[in-house]
Amino acid sequence: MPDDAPGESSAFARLDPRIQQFLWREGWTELRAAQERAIGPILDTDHDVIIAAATASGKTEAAFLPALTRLLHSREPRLIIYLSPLKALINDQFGRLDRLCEQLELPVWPWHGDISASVKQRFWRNPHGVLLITPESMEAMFCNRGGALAGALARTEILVVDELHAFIGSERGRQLQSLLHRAQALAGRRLPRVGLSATLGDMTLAAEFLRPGEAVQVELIEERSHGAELRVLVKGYLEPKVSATAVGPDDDDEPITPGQIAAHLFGVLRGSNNLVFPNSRREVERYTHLLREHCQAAGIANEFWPHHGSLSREVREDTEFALKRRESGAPAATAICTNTLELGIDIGAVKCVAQIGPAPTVASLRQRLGRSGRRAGEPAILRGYVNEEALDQRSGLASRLRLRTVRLIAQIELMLTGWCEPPAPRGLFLSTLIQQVLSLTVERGGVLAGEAYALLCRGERPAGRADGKPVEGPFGAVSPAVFAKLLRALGAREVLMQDPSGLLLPGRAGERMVNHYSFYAAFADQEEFRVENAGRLLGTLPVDNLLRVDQRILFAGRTWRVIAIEMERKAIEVSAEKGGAPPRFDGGGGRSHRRVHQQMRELLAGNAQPAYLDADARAILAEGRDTYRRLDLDRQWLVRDGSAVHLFTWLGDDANEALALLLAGRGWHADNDGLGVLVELGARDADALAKDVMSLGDATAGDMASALAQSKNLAQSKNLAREKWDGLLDPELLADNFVSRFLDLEAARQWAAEARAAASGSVSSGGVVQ
DNA sequence: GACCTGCTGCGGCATG
Repeated sequence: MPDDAPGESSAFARLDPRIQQFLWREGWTELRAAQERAIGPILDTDHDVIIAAATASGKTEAAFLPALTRLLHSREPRLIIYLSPLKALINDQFGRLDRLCEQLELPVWPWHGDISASVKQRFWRNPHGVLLITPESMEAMFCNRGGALAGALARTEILVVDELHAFIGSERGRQLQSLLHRAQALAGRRLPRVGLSATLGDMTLAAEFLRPGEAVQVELIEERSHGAELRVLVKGYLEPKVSATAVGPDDDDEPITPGQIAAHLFGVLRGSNNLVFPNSRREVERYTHLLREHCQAAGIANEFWPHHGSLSREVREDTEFALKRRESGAPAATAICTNTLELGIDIGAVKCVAQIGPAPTVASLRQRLGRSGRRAGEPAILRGYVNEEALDQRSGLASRLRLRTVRLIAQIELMLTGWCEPPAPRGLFLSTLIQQVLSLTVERGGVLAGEAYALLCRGERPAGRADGKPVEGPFGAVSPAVFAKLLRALGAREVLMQDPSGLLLPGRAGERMVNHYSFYAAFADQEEFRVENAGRLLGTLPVDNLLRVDQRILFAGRTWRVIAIEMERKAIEVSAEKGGAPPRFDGGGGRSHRRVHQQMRELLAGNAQPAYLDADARAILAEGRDTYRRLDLDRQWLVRDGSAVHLFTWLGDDANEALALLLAGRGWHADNDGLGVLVELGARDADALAKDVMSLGDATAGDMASALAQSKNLAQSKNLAREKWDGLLDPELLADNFVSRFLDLEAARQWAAEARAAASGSVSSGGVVQ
């Protein structure tokens, strides 16, 4: 096609004329680089494509402009299916797409739980145009409208997945992969997939997620955000210690550093739009309250708005609206939020992002910062705040190493080098496999075990595609033996039954599951344990904490020992534990990657002074380095701390948790504490522990996994069942599933082997320091 | 002491 219009790209010229006209009228002067690059592959080929760029950089248009052109070129009615993790995003996209599609005379169908049944009925009369849908609603279509869905999929041109990175590594992600795979099977032909994603550390892993087993042919279109200048400032704060004698056990003294941080935030944020991330809903409430008080005291209208998952839709929309309306000259607004504002909900540009304490991950920090500096010529601004306790004799190692501050600095350093955590999609995901097998039996009115295995796990490549490799399904890591064991377990629980011809059908319990709308979501509702002491309720604790009897936990500001776990009542009985400061490392929450811990170690071991630290943050870092050197942590990996021992592994959480469980298998009370493993010595000594640790270097990962699965310690951890239908697994499958998903045994073994190699040289004491 | 996400079909009744 000729490119004769000045200032226009040849790619633009390839869009349907009606789309070109719309863009001219909208005042578009040029296409973004990713949009330009996406047009060819999506228009000409059935290749899969990943478009990776920062939030709201026009990724959706990059996918839809060529995809809609394809629709317009077809004489038959055709369909684009767009899958989104959020209802709010579907509503946003509907608003943006509907105006364009009206011009093109193509219907756009928003589809999720809040959309009325009448709209949905109209769609089925003539399924064409653009369908914007959640994975859960798609699952419901497979269950309830198998026949009609097959017709719609036969017309489907392309599958678009938004916020791909938000799916990777979760049950919901595995469900999505299964839905893409089943859609293709139902359509009877290959359906091209387009993933829209934030830039991830390793895009080939995202490609592997989008098209398992065939990642090499996925086209990667990555637009790294550069150009915008980045300004960083990290401020440190010290929380004074209240003297021990002045505090009764139930006193709940308000810390003073949040007030200081809020005062500074008020000074620098008022008058502009910003985002503040304090990491938890409780802290969101705390800072919102403090900042609103500042507005009142200053006699100005409120500029600070909360946003998190426990707030109602209406309250959250108020906040989103306050941020958006700034564009039209309304008063400034700053949202204090959790990661609810990390995904692509449209809130306009913000001036500055404030991070209080370490971020959960480097990837998340990068996502958050991507909201700032979006207007040409404006810098992206990150303001970090960290508070630490003043040190005294009772301070724990985490405080003395200043890990909160060190973690945030390490995250910033890694972000500046361009690194972030790669997605970690490993795991059997047997809970989600249960859902998909059941859903498949309903979709097809019964399915043979072999068919189900071939579709969901691994099957022969159809004739004509004889490259020797089997087709990899979404549950490719599940072996035939594990699948058979799973079917037997489901049969025993009447989730599945087999008719005389061998056809698998829902059993009595399975019928109940699939006939309730709660079946469609792959992830479980948040469950909480009541935490009780002598009949008194202390509060609630999320179930996704690995708990076992005798474990020490920190709760309501005190240290407790778990006495009993009552699964039926969802209650934990604890008794007060005497002893000094709680021996707990404090992270940003969530699971931490090994690279972050290594960066923290490099920071502690080194002398470099990042230019973005204020004087107090520099002093705090210096204290951490002082502790690191006094403990000789460059060489020592085993450090006494009162009656306990810290094993400094500097591994990721998956490996630390594996190591802790392996040591528990040898009779030690061991827990992952972030940077390593905390072990209580009890009657034994540190040399015995060092010997046990080093002996762990011998086992193969396979040996260790089965040993671990058999060990009574794993059975003692009564809440291995963390995924929605884990309760239907027998103990062996449950342990396999848990190990596959949450433990890195090989890294733990390697560390133990290295510790032994190092010790055989110089450290006869096993590296004991006090 | 993280955080987040999602949900059908149908019967019964009232209203236009």
